Amino acid sequence: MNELKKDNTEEKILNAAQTVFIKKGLDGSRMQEIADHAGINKALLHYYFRTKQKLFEAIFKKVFKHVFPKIEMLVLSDLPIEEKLGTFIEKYIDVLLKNPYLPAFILKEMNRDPVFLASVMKSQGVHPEHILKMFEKEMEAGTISKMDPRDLMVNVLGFCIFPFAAKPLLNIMFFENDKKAYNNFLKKRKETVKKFILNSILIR
Amino acid sequence: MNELKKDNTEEKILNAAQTVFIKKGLDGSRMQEIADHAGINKALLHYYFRTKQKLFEAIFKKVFKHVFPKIEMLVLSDLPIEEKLGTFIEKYIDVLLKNPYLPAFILKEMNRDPVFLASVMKSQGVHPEHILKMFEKEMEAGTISKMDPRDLMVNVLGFCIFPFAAKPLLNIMFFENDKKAYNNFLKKRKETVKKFILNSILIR
DNA sequence: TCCCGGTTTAACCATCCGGTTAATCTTTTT
DNA sequence: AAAAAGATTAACCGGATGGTTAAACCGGGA
Repeated sequence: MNELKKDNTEEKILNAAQTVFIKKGLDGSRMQEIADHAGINKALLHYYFRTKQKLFEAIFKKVFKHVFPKIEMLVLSDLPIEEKLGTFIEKYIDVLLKNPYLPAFILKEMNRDPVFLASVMKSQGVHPEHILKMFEKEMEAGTISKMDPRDLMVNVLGFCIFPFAAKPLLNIMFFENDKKAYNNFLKKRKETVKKFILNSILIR
Repeated sequence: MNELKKDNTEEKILNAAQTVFIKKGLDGSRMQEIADHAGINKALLHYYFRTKQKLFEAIFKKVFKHVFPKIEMLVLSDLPIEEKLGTFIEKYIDVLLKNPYLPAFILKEMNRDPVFLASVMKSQGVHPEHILKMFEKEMEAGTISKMDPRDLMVNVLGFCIFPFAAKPLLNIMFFENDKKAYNNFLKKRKETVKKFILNSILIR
């Protein structure tokens, strides 16, 4: 039963820690609260993950994977650029719709330790160069307007991520805190963002 | 000397608190650290601002004013839409260039208390309706493409704010942590963002 | 059955931290 | 110059918090 039991509690801990950390951040979270949430003793947390810091880093890595989806195939495929960008935007916003709290969490905790952040990014295999190269080729081929490819990438990411990160503010500003209306707005953005971006860069 | 002294220490406290809070957030900041930073006794903090919470709220309000510039005139002016949007983008990115840490701070602490956030927004006179109306009129007049005006506004804000909020990540991704290069990138965005947006929505 | 390794817990510890208090120092008022 | 009012400090307090320890528990093998 050893294996099973261990996996079970470890998973319970990870789930509880994720819930609490995402909501309250590293500083705002209490080991006791995580333990309660997992239905175990506080000492058991330290038995599995020696320190709060280590537990947090495990969660951060786990969560980080979610917000950097595997887009390599998309880049390497030979679909036309508008298809590539379109499906990326759609898929990415879908991921965020399923994990709407992740952008705020990542942005919140990003500043804590740049070295750790860099190591996580490297270990996750984030390779912006491929995408930048792809954009540059399209520009040379004359399918999209010439610009700094990093600008293009920041713009696409910003369109997808920002409305999730700034949710509370935008929700008050535009929807009087009507959660459903805001969610609807986000869903529609899969199309509007696509249109907005392609309308700007596509050369017909 | 009463007035002068009081103003002086109060200002010292506010400055110190702003520095520390912006860097470490509410939970990560220590009253002692703020006191040290201001060169005063910890008890004096409580003398001026009874609790940590109250001190934090004072800072949050102060900082919030900065990121919501007075754009009413711009909206009410009868410049053509491309001028209005252009100068807004330019001015806004300029504000953020002078306070590059503010977006991350606001996004970080936004979730803490939605009610307080709403009250701050109201007290700052954030009136998105004017801007939305303005956009709608332009769409009816046929000067810009028809779309949900809220999308347009989120897009403009996202373009300006996101690259500041996600600075550490983007800086590693695109510039190998070269701060100057990244700052240069942000400066250039005043033009590229303008172009990108107008290119998408303007009807010629 | 008894022991042994890994798991889980209750109790504990040292430190940190927000906040208070009472005394001191400084400025203003009379 | 004395007293009153205000600003500032050192010392302290109680509770919270991350982490430790030693004992109990539990399943599997001898």
